[in-house]
Amino acid sequence: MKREAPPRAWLIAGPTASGKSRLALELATAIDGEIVNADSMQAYADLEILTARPGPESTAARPHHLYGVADAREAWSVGRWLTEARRCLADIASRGRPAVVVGGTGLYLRALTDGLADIPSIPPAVREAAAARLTSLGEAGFRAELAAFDPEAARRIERGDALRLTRAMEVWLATARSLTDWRTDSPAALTPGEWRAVVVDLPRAELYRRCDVRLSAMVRGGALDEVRRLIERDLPARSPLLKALGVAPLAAHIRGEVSLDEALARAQTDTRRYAKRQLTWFRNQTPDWPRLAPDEHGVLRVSSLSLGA
RNA sequence: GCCUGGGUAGCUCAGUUGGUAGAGCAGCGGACUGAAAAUCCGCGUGUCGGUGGUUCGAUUCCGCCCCCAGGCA
Repeated sequence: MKREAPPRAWLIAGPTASGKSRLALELATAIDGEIVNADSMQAYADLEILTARPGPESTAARPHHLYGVADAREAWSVGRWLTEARRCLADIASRGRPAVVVGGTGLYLRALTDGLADIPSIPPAVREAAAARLTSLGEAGFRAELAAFDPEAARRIERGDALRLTRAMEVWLATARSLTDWRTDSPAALTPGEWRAVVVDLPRAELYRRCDVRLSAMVRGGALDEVRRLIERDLPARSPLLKALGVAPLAAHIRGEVSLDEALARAQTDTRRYAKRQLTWFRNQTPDWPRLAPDEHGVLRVSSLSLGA
């Protein structure tokens, strides 16, 4: 029987509150690995509680990378993350260790396995021009203009999706090359065979229950103060971190607009919806990644991963 | 016990002069290449409390029963 070489990287995916981080820690402990964050919000320094970043007990036990490294004023993105993650993977490999990449941001994990087009960052002025163009032309006109140089994108992007429409326009304006064309050239950071992935899979009712319980615990644990401090930073309205789950409802409560109970309920609902979107993503975008369900005690077992080697 | 109001989607409710019903919220499905915890698209999911009766046809009208809320005793 052929023995597979141990993977250079393990990828642990799954919806929020599914127990990924704990599993990652156990796996890293079992194989002497180092943990790399693949969660867009946990990359930021603020909101340690509300983004459920691994605490000191975890970070002391194994090396953790790319947690709390970004400032909310910077333009963090998949591209930025991929650059950092590549460096981390190289460093970890140079220490002769495997990496355990864990996070719920499917796009980040996919960038690692399938690659990401090497598009230069778009100057803010161009981005503003594209957004203004959409406003002045309206969606139909904008889409028609887009079709002239990127018919594929004009057809593919869903109605009302202003973000993707303007992105396609920005790329063209800034690079004179269509987004669709750029995408034909996206080298993967990991090659097949050197990584293994697993998607944590919980019964939906249980997952939602855990989302609710965790949100309550976050509020008890100081999430309100965290949000208060974040608001005091007076960040630009577009800052991605302001879109972190729970920020809007908790901020509304801080402003005295809704009760704490109401704010909590909204944050819980938002979180459940996010978990559902993640389920949809992993179900349809990574159908060939093995699923890992908890055992009869609700525990995710590292031993069921068949570590190979 | 009597009177009144109510029992319709998971929740709050609307409605049908008798032709098997629809809003909001919740929920479900889907898309996804530098904001992805983002952004966007699609979908009512129902013994109309139960049971008899009238009727071609009852969720709707009538009888009885059950349940809930308030009032009177």
